[in-house]
Amino acid sequence: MAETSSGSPPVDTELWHACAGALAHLPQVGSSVVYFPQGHAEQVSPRPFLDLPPFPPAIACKVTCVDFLADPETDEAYARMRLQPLPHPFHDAGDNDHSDSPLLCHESKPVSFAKTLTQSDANNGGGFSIPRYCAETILPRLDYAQTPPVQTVLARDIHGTVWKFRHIYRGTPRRHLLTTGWSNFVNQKKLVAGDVIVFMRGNSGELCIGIRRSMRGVGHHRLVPSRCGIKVGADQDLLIPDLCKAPDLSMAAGSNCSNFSRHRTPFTMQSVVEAATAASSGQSFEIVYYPRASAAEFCVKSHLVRKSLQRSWAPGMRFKMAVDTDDASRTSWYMGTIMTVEEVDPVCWPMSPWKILQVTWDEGVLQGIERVSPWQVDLVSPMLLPPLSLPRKKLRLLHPRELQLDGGGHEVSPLISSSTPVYPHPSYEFQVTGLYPSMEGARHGSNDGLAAQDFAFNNQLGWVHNNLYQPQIQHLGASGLASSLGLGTSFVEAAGADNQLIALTVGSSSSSEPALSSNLSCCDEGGSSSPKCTQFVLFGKAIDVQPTNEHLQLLSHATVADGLTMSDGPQSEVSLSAQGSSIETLENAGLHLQQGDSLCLTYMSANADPQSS
Amino acid sequence: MAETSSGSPPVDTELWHACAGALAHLPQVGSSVVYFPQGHAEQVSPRPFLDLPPFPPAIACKVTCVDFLADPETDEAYARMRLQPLPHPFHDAGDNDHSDSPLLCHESKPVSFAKTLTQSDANNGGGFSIPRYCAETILPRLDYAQTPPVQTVLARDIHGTVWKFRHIYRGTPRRHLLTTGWSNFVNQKKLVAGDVIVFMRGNSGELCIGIRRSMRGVGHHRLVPSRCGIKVGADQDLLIPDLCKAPDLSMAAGSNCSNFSRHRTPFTMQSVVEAATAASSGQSFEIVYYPRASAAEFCVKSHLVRKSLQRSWAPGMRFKMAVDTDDASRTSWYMGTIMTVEEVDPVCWPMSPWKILQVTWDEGVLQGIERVSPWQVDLVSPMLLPPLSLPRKKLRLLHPRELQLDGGGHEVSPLISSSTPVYPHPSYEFQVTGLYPSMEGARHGSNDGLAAQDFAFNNQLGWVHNNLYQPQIQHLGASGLASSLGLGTSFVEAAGADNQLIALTVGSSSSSEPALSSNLSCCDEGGSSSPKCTQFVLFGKAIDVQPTNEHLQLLSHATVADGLTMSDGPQSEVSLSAQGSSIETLENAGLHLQQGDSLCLTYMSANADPQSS
DNA sequence: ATGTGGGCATCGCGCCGACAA
DNA sequence: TTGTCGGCGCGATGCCCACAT
Repeated sequence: MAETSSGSPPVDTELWHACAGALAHLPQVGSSVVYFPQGHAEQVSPRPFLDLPPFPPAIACKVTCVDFLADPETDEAYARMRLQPLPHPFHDAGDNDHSDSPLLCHESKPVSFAKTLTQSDANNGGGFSIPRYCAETILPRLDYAQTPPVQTVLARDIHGTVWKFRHIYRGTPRRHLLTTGWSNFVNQKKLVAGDVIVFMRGNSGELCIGIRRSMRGVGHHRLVPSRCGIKVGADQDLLIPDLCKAPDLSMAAGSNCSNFSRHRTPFTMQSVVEAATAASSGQSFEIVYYPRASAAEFCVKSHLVRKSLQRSWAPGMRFKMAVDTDDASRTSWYMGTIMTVEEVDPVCWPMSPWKILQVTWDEGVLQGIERVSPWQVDLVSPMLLPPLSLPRKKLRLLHPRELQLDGGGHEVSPLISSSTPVYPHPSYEFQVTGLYPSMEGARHGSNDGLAAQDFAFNNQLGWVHNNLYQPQIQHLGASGLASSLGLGTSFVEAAGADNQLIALTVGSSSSSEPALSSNLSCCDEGGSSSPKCTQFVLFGKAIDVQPTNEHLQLLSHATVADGLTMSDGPQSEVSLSAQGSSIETLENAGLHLQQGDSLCLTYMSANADPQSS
Repeated sequence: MAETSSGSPPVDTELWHACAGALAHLPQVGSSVVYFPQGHAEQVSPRPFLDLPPFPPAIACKVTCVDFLADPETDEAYARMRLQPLPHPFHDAGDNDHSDSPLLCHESKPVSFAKTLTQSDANNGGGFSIPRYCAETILPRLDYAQTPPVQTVLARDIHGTVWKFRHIYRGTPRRHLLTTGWSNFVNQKKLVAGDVIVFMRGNSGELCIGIRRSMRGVGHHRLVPSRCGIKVGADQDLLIPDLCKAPDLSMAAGSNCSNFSRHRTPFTMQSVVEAATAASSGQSFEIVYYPRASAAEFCVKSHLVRKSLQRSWAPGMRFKMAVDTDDASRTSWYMGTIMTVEEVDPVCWPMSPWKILQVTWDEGVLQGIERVSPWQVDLVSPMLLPPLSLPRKKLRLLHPRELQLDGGGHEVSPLISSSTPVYPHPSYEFQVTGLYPSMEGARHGSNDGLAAQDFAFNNQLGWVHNNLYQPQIQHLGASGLASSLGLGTSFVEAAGADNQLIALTVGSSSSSEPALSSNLSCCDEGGSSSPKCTQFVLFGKAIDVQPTNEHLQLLSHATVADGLTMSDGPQSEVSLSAQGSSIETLENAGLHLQQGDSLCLTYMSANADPQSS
């Protein structure tokens, strides 16, 4: 593995992935990707650059080299890729990277835990409070026979530097702490409250420690890192006498800043222009990508782009998008609605699919993200929104036409027919009647036909599972067709031959209810006792489900989608019941549902191999 | 004064000169200089670059812009110059910069003082011991009525940042100290013992503080600054476990280094190639020069280059060279002998005068410098060395031919006739007889005829001064002609109409004697008492001279030159006496001279205006 | 289970005079 | 005159528990 000309040496891949997060989908060497110069430029500055040469918006490339690197100053994980433009668009010869379907690429994914630093962790007394789960699963076994139980742990950071900490279990009540050595680590790494540290036990058994910097200041971009404000001169002893003119000082401070940023070589517009120039002329080039930066990936696996652009995109469509949570290494799914389909910058990047979807989110957490690219989201069928709530004059559609990727020339086939509003494709027109569209066009594999057939496509909240769990949930009132349309929305997806993913969706109409922004999670509390008690934690409240002859396993989180219709109607009491088991009412669980609310439960049932041993 | 594109803002010129040292001869804007790409490349790397395009070795330019700058990280003073190649070599039209003769350019040179940091200054207790002279001449007046006398002083560094120190006069015996604030300064500036700080009181009355970094590690070049070794990771808590492979660590360290150096933009071979390319094609270009770096100046005033190349240079010639002492802002003169006259790199830089003189030094202090350029040295007549100690087959001569500077084309006139050895010019052939060559060809102005006539050219140690001081010093043994040749060597130089510089030279044959490497300095102790007592400090021992009717003033330091002949003979006792005064013997002064030793005293006598008032 | 605050021991920075070179 | 050392006072660091969430 030859090291390229400049920069840091490659770093530990396991820790790199733990720091970059589960959503950093780096393509493998040899795979085909689509390079978006527009997204590359976004990484440098969110403002559009007016004096850019005309580049094609998307260029198909083959990945010839991927280096996993870490910023020597901030420890941030980033990647450097060398790309070779392909002569023919979507020439997927030799593209064997379809690693997005199952997670089989990493044979044994190392266990890791992330914690956001509190004020006490970062400031007070030099101690770090280790969450119990982290201490018990990742840190070395502690000998609890000692009084107090204490040990020295060694952790290797992403550069290979080893740090020593004292790990002690003390206090009333007992808790795990890092004491001696932690303060030094915080100072050296310049950690502040809000930064995230990642503990990981690698496959070699070695303890690793990584850092994810909090992105303080959304407006701040990479060219002006937040750490640039660190004073390099005197600290409290720096004086400014009266005779010292203000311009002198500002110039001195400015020089320090510019010097600091200048040394981040990859984040210059020049580097983007160089890469895009080489790409559009068919020459090999290198790009640098920071996965934790707010910028989106601008090198995307070709088949993902192609698949997403082969379908139609229209306002009103509902989708979900995976987002890394900051305080854990799990992934949350957020739901949203397409508002318009329109290019970001029709002048500089005409007919570009980059972030062509302007969206709103069911929750306010992702308010900073107003636009996404089609390949970032998964459609949730069917569409639900009444057309009246959409800005009618802005409606446009991305036709299901194959993306014409430019491999060398400068002509780009139009992805969008014109700049005037276009109405949706007939098969995805809005259903103002209350009937659901057929499953045609929904994302189904060949092995999930059973689940698809069993799904109840009615306007009731349906909880269906493979003919074993029958839908027995009342609908939340029946006051109107439009509001009822939102109820019972489900999606189904196969996770394998034996596993099926089932979803129950409840959309909340009251966005002011803070409890509704919590995640919905499922905890399998069962040990070996039978019947197993499976507990759904819904908005922070536990709801017990007692399946008699089924195993329930959590596959992923589901989030609450707030609907777009408001209702003044009375609160409804909803009771859920599963076959052979009773469930508390949502009202008793502290959930005050209103007309038009929708709830989404997602879990997976293992049909075969009950693991009853 | 427009600021150029990148880098720090211009800094205070007074402090810049104080930090750069007296030997940084920067040309003025509008003056003519000779640009040596070879020297420029040397600043980047001492190793020759084999794949360089062919450039002319010397290019005459006009200085269009000079910026005085300081490294924002290390505070090192450097200069950026913009040069415009001249169409005709040595077209000195408008060249009014002959500021090398008298020091008239700076009307009122601000007073400054430099001190090398001791261990106590840099490490212990956060205090700095201010030399009394510095405190009394440069620091603000201290009110000694207080108990203890204490004040707060503000000093501005080269970037304009102001630092606060507590200045106290205490201790037994009393001494000046900087206490509070000093430790912070040391830490922020990352000062270590051996670094030099410069105190200066500017013409505006403001106190300034500058830094000269010690060049630890002679082999270290600018690309690998000495400060690169600072650990960036953990300090004492950094552990390297056994399973950690050594290559990983070395790579990590290397990456830090390369990252550090990368951010010093001007020190790249690319910048040299760009400058030389522009220069040889007649286009304006910019260069950056660090005067305190070990690299020699590569932009030299044209008339200095021309003057030095108009004369012959041959092996065996004796010369002196000015060198800044590290612990004070004075200048020392070191003597040496030309060994060969040969290009540094005949392949890449044929017929280049750059560092064409291969030399040896009378003292070991300058051992790192093996080659110098002709314009760096002043010839000392006559030549003294026995030819047997010179490598005969390497003898070459630089003929007194005018330098043909290339102003645009690529043809360069030969500066050296051929690559085969050439024997010296007849007027500088070796005198194997013991007779001295005539003064013909020596550097004499029109106003120093008297001193030249009065000089005793015999093989005795002569201490002569304008017929008032007669040579009365015994020669150190008389065992042989060759060894005696080195004794009595003198040079004379006019410092003005009324002042004459007189030299007495004693060369030491034992280079292992540490005392002999000390400087020879002269301190005028006289206040208003008459007769005045002038004290020569010789190798750290004081020797008193009592001139009755003359004023003695120190002009410059002289250094001990060690001869090239060894002797086993007995130690000789030497007594010096001046007219009307007696002097201690050198033996009593602790100086153990051997046969072949030579001593060099240099002082100046003011003939007119005895200032007896 | 874990974040925050106060108590308090300890450490090291930094100011001091006493030497000595 | 000034470099270095040991003494020592004071303030910051950092370990601990109590309490709250």
